[in-house]
Amino acid sequence: MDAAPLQVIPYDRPTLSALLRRHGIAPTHQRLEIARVLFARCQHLSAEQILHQANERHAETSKATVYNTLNLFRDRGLVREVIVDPKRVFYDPNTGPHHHLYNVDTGEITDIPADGLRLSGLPELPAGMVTEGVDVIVRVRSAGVSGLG
Amino acid sequence: MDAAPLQVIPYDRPTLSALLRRHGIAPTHQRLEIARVLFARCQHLSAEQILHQANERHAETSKATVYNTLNLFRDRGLVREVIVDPKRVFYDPNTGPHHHLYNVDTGEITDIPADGLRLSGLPELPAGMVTEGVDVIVRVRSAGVSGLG
DNA sequence: ACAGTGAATTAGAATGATTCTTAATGGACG
DNA sequence: CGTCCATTAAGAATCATTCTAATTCACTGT
Repeated sequence: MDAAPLQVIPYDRPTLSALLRRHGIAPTHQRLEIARVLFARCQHLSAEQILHQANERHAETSKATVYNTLNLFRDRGLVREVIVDPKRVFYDPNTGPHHHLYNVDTGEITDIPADGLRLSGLPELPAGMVTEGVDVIVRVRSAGVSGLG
Repeated sequence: MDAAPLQVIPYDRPTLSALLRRHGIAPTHQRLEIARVLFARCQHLSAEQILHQANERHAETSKATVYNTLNLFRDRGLVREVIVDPKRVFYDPNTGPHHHLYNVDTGEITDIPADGLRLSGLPELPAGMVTEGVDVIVRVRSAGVSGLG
């Protein structure tokens, strides 16, 4: 059901507009700005970071709108939530199948491409259950840094 | 008032005491109570649930102590945090290698044994990085329930 | 028993991410 | 222009978690 993987596409205003429309989202000024922040570089950004970057040029997007918009984008499958840090949610513009490397020291998140990673032996699901997705999170830390005494 | 638990309790007071000591934790009254809640049934409980269950018989453990103790248990490797829900952290008394099935509708968490599940093709880590752990989270929902419109 | 000591506990305030409420704004269209 | 509905927004509310600062506890040596 997913559209083609979205990589290395120059996201100008009209392209973003079409992208939103394709997902059933009316392309308002604020939404385009948030989409631009998300898709410009394919990073993993928190709501706060998105708010900040969206308002770098002109402050024109409120915190409430950032949260509303991110939830809307998530519901429409435009972005994916990354749950690795209990403190905050990150948003990932890459909705294709892939996984994540999480540096618990720095908070840095890196993509792990899904091809090449094989996962087998998953148990059968209970009746009436449908898989929504499988997240693999590799937690790493800088060598030599230890949380133990 | 029927305190008689319905399941086999492998952990009586002296056993829990020894367990804490083995992990370098002084076995205080509150810590033993929290450990009992965690290990009695091997569930995945939030801090709030643990607070509630610890005070069911006799209120003697504060919210602050529950959080302090869970962080201590986590640091000493007695329990593991399960990060699947952005709203709250769950604590898992099973520290052995295993993974999780997360029902996004009900919030229910189920263990997936690690044996039988094979994961291969993980990319090399960047230099100076050490793997802390690999979490596999299978997100499921009840069939027929759709979050999309 | 009893004071001394450091660790453990605690009530409540503070923090911070996210959501909610409610009012203002804006654009499309007759 | 004015209506209508969606969108935006300011700030309050919520809620999990952490922090602060004081109190209590468990032990020790006497």
